Amino acid sequence: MAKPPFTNDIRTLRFLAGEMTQGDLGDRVGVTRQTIAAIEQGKYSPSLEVAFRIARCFDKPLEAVFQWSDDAD
Amino acid sequence: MAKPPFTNDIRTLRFLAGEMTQGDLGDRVGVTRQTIAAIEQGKYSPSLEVAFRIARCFDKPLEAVFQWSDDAD
DNA sequence: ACTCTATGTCGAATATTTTTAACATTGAGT
DNA sequence: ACTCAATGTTAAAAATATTCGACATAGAGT
Repeated sequence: MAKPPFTNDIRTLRFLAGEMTQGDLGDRVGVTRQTIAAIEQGKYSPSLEVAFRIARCFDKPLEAVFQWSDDAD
Repeated sequence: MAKPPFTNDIRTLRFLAGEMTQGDLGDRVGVTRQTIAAIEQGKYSPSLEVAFRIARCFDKPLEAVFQWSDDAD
């Protein structure tokens, strides 16, 4: 289960969005708090659908939440 | 296996990118041609990593390739 | 010290994506 | 008519994401 080649700003965005907890975000996205925790820590690559839903919770474009960071192509 | 709440322009982008075939794109992305075909037809929601790699093949931001289209939320 | 909430983590179960191999169709070129 | 490349499709297996339940820790407030 290799770590994904991108980083994310979920943790920061949660706090900027008024101390939103992992559980809150999970509820709004429709996944569990464990899933949010794992994605936040880059443990795996979420589905595009979940990624979209997270971005929409913050009213941000996808790429404001997830940033590609692979050196290779 | 519900269809994902977004559309994509992969087919168009392939042709704009010089008649790139599903197989070519699959090779560049690192997945099989069947996977490209399934994503192109909206059969399921790819991983964020695959979505990013596809977008990068076309030098486009993710949201130029995949467009959220859910009425709910 | 106690309690609560938020978070980290883990193992096992379930769901979804991706692969592989195979066969069918269509259109272009010869 | 034949061939070949591109695509559609399908079933089964493999890989990966997600859930669920549980337990641990750290910090804030009382």
